[in-house]
Amino acid sequence: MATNLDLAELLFPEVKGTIEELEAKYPARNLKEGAEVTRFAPSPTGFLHTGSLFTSMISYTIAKTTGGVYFFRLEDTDTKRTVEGSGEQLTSQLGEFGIVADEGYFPEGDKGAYGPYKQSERREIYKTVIKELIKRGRAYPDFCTPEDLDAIRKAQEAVKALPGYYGTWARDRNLSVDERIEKIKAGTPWVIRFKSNGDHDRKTKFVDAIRGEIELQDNDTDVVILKSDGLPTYHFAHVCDDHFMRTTLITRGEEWIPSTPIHLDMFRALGWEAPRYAHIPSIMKLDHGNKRKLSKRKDAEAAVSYFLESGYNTQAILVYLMSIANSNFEEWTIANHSFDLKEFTFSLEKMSLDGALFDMDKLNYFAKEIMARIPVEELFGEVKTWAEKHDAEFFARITSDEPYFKKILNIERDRPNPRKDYAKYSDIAPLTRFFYHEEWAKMLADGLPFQEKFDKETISSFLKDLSGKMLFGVDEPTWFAGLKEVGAAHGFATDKKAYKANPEAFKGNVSDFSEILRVALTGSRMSPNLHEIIEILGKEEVAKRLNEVAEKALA
RNA sequence: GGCCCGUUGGAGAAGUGGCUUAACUCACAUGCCUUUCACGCAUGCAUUCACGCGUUCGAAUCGCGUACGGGUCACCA
Repeated sequence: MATNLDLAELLFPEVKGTIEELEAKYPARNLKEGAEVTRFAPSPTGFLHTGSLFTSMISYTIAKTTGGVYFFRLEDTDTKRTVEGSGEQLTSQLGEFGIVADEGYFPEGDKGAYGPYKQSERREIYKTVIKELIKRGRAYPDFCTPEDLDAIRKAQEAVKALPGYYGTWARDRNLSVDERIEKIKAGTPWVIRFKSNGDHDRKTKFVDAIRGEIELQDNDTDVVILKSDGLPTYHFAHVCDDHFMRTTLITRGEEWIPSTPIHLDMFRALGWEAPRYAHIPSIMKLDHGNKRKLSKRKDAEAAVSYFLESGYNTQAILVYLMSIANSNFEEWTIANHSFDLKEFTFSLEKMSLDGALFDMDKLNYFAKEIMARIPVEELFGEVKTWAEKHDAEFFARITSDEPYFKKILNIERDRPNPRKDYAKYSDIAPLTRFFYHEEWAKMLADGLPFQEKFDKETISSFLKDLSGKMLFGVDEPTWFAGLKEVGAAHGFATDKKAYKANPEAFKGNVSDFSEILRVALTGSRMSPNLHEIIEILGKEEVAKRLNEVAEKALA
C-alpha cells in the first residue's frame, strides 16, 4: 500500500531539498534585543496605493527606530493581475519618499541574504515545504474543478451551512493515498490544500500589536496553498516567506484580520514560531454619507502617483500620513518646531483603531507649512524637477531665467511667518505667471479686473503719471509714501481716517489706488506684497506695463 | 447570513473610574492687524462622549444589550 511518502515523490519528484536545509540557509538574524524585522510586500499591479504608502511608512519607521531591518518583497503570485514594470515603479515611487529597503527586490537585482525576494522565484522553497507537509499528512492534492467547488458552495447555501472547504464538505480530504495516486497518474488536474485540524467551535487568540487581544474562530478550512499554476497562494507564501525571511512584525491591512487564524494554523502545523501582527486600519473616504475604503477605481487620491503628479512635496505627504498614524505627532511637531519624521518616536499602541477619513484640507495645511519653510534654493530644485516631468511650459518659463524665478519664489519668505500660498508645485505656475511679460500681455488682452467704480480717465492718468514717478531701490515705507503722493495728486485719500471722515471729498481710498496699481501690474485684485513685486519686475517693465494699461484703458 | 473589528465635534483625535466646566490640530465663523491676498493674533464652534440598561458614592472610561459603520468568508492579494 502506498504511503504519503510515495505521494509526495509522485507530486514533486524534482524537489530534493529539505526544510532543515532551508533553516540553515536562512538562519535567525543576529539583531539586538527589540530590533524588529518588518517588510512591505505589495503585489505588482502597477499602482502604489495611498494605503500601501501608509503601511510601508509605518513598517519602515519601526525597523529604523528599533535598529532592525526593513525589506521589500514582491508578491507576484497572481499572474493574471501582474503588470509588467510594476516592481520598478513601486520601488522608484517609494524611493521618492525616502522609503528605501535595506534588502529585498530591486529592479537592478536582489539585495540581501534572505532572497529571492520575488515570490515567483521562490517556487523551489514553497515546494520543499509543501512536499514535507504532504509527507507528514498535513497537505494533500485536491482534484475539485471550479464547477465542483461551485456545487459544494450551492449545497452549503441550500442547507444554510457555512461556506468553505472544510470537514465533510472537503470532498477530497479523506481520499486514500492510493486513490490520490491513481487520479494523479490519470492526469487529473490538482491543487494542494493544507489539511487543517482546527475546530470551528474553538477559538484562537492572538495579540495584535495595535488592537490588543483578538479572539477569532479557529480555522478549520483546508485552504489552497499551491495553485494549479504551481504558485502558492498568499496564505502559504506569507507563512513560508516571513518565516524564512525572519520577519518579526507583520504590518498589513486590517482586512487580513479574519484570515489570521489560517496563518496561525499553518505556523502551528509547521512547528514554527509565528511573528507578531500589526493590522493597520485602512484610509477611508466619505461617499454619499458613508465611509468606505479609498478605492483605486473611484478615487484619484488612492493613487500615490496623483500626489506626485500634482506636485505635493513628498515629506508633506508623509507628515500628513504620520499625523493620522499617531495623532500626537502633530503636537510633537508644534512643540519641537520640526517636521522631521526621523526625530519622532512612532508607536503602534498610539494608533487609532478605525480608519481615518482622508482629509485633503489637512494635507494642504501641512504641505503649505512645509513648503513655506523649505530654503529657496532647495525649493527651486524641487519645483524644477517636478516641472521638467509634468509641466513643460512652466519648465521652459522658469529655466529661461532661473535667478528671476528664484526671486519670485522667495517673495515674503525670509521671515518668521512666511507666506503660505502654495500647497503643491502645480499651484505655483498660475500664481506667478503675471511676472512674465508674455503671460501678462495675455491677461491684459483678456481684460483686467478693474472695479466699475473707477472711471477710465482716472485709471489712465493715474497709471500714466505713476509710470514716471514710481520709486525704485528704496525701502518700502519710502516707496509707499511716493505712491501716496501720486495718488493724492489724482484725488485719492492718503489717509484712511481722512477718507472715512469725508468720503465724498475723494475719488477713493488708499486701498483703491493701490488696487488700481495691483490690477495693472498683476492682472488680479489679490497679490503678494506690491513693493516686492515692482522690485522684481524692475523699473523698465513696470513703466512699460503702466503705460500699456493706461493706453488701453482709454481705447 | 456567520464571524471579526470599530463608534468622543464637520475632519484627525487626547482621554484607561474622581485632576474634564472633554486637551490639541485642521476646517469653518467673527474680529484685530493691514495698500489686496496670504501670514499672524484673538474669540467662537461637543452641557456631552451612538443609544438603552446595569455596576459604583462617582462612568466618555467597567459590563450587558441594541443600533450604526467597516472588514471578511476565492486556485486575489
